[in-house]
Amino acid sequence: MARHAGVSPVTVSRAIRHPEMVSEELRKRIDDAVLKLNYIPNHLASALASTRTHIVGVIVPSLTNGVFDDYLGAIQDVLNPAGIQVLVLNVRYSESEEEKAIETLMGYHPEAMIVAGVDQTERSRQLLRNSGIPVVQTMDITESPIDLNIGLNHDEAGAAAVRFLHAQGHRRIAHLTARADPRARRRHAGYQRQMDAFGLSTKGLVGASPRPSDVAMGGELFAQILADVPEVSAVFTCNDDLALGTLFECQRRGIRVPEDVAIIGFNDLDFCTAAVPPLTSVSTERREMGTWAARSILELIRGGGKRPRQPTVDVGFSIKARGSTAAIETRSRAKRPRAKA
Amino acid sequence: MARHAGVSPVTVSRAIRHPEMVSEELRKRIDDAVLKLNYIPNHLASALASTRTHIVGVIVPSLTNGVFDDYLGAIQDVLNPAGIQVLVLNVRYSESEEEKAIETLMGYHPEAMIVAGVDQTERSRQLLRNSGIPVVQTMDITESPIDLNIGLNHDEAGAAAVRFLHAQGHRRIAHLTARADPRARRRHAGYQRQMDAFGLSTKGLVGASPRPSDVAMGGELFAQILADVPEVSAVFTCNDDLALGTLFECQRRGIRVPEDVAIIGFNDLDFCTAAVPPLTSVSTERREMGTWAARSILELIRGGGKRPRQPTVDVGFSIKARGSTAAIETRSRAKRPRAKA
DNA sequence: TTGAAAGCGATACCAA
DNA sequence: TTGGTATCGCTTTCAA
Repeated sequence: MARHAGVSPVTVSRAIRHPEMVSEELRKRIDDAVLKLNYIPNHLASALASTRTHIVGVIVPSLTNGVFDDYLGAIQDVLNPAGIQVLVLNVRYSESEEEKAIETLMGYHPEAMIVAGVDQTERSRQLLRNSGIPVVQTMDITESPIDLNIGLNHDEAGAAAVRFLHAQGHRRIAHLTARADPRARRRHAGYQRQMDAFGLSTKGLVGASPRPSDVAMGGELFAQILADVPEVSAVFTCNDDLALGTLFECQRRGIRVPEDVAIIGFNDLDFCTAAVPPLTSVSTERREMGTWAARSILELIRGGGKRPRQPTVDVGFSIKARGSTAAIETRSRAKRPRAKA
Repeated sequence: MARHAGVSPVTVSRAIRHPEMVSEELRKRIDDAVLKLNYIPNHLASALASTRTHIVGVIVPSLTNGVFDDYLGAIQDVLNPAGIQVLVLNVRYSESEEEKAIETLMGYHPEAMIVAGVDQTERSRQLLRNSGIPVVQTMDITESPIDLNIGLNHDEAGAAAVRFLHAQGHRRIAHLTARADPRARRRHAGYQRQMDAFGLSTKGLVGASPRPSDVAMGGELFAQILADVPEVSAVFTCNDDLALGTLFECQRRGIRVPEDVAIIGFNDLDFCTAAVPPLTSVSTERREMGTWAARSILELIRGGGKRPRQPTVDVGFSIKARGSTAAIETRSRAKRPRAKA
């Protein structure tokens, strides 16, 4: 490349990274050669020499549901324009895959890391801390973050869902939960805590599956609950897929929503508003978490290190009340049609 | 690291890459140092020196829907165990983002590339071809692949959906399509071609939106069709999200599915079987495409170059007939209840 | 404004 | 089995 343009390698490097430092003539000569040769600088060599890799590592537990799409998009929207590449590794809700992924990413010497959740293994935490680079834990909050932390209190969110239903007059409140990732587990704990606080029994009202969730599972889990506790009047699901599956199961059996059974999901994915009736859901600020994580990192990388005043940010959550839930007073509980399974 | 274990850098390298070439004693000494120092080899330096980057670049047009999740999973399941890292870039259905993504990935000197679709820009094709590495185009098929190609004929799939509905007695067949990515456009073309071949008019029966699709859009587009052609008897949507939205819109209006309106989607995502009624959909072999792409690459990288007998593989598609479609004879078309919008 | 020299952290090749 | 040496392609530093 350098010889093709008749200049030294140093000048090529400068013409590309700092065009203003090169005379117009040489710059032009180099630009031409770049085009002619389809020259793309070797990122590995560049990163090795400069110790600036322009890489930020991001670990997500899943890509299946719409949950991490907004989040990743937000991160990219901040980082890419700043010339930073985001390396995304999907660890499929596995701690050991996460450990491996962190090791792998460290081999690329990222300038910062963004990880989902606060439940990394001890080794993962150690690797992240030892790296000396900024680390952001998202989606959840903790007393003892590795470095920066933005998320929400899932225990509190689970409890809030129960309070919401309780305020509408519900007492037999079920909870459905799939593959128990730590955050779903906390939502479950919040549900249990609040039910206990209300003095309500959860016997036969909790449906759990070890498999990754999908819409069909929502129906299956709810069917079990119905078999155990036919009087169930409301369902809180650990995510929207299960809520949709529950809604379908109700349609299948001729159970009216919200008159006979109320449903509240979690995440507020786009299909919630489209469903019939629209699904009430606990909405979380996924884009905001991604944006904040990326911006914080950018400041730290550029600004040379002034950390945010507080390491942990709680972005909270909000309940989007829609047609799948309603105050129990308006319900005619008397006749509940019960179709065949 | 080397000095900490009291050996030369070369030996460290060997102890890690080819442990059998190093004496037990030194290996142990090095292993200890690795653990103590949390040593992770610098991938950039290693790749630069060995010209083996162990990277395969993958470009996907979206992560929003469940479509690319299986596919990516399949690719990783083949490549990761072989010690290859998959770098995934999401280009959000943008040709220019795709060009940039390819340039970026080339800077990492991947050993192969997997791209979705066959509609890359001229520059993208040029970059891929010039790279000299194996390239697999997936999801669609073409007469003139860059290198290897596995996919299905989307035009034919669109036509097949129409034939399926036609065979059931439908004549007023609508088509809904969102953000027109090239494959959706081909499905649309196939729909049009087949409708023409049947001598059926599509006037007022095509609903299109430039925005990325979501469930709600399905309802909106179908509502428009209903306004224009109230006699519409079947709907073929370019993806399952729109199909679900259409189903919800029918529920909202008291239109019976499949008695009054039949619905067929595309992709056969998991929620299709859970819906009420279950959604008929055109099923595609996403995992198989990912697996084939990854395996082919592995052979080429390892085996030193014996290309598959044929560069292009057509994995086809299949129509999963479910409750949202039914032969029109069984329908009581007379009374179609029509609720308020 | 340009270039020469040194080096980033590993690996390939050859010698001991 | 082990290590010295050159090198991968680029950037940094310093001198011209």
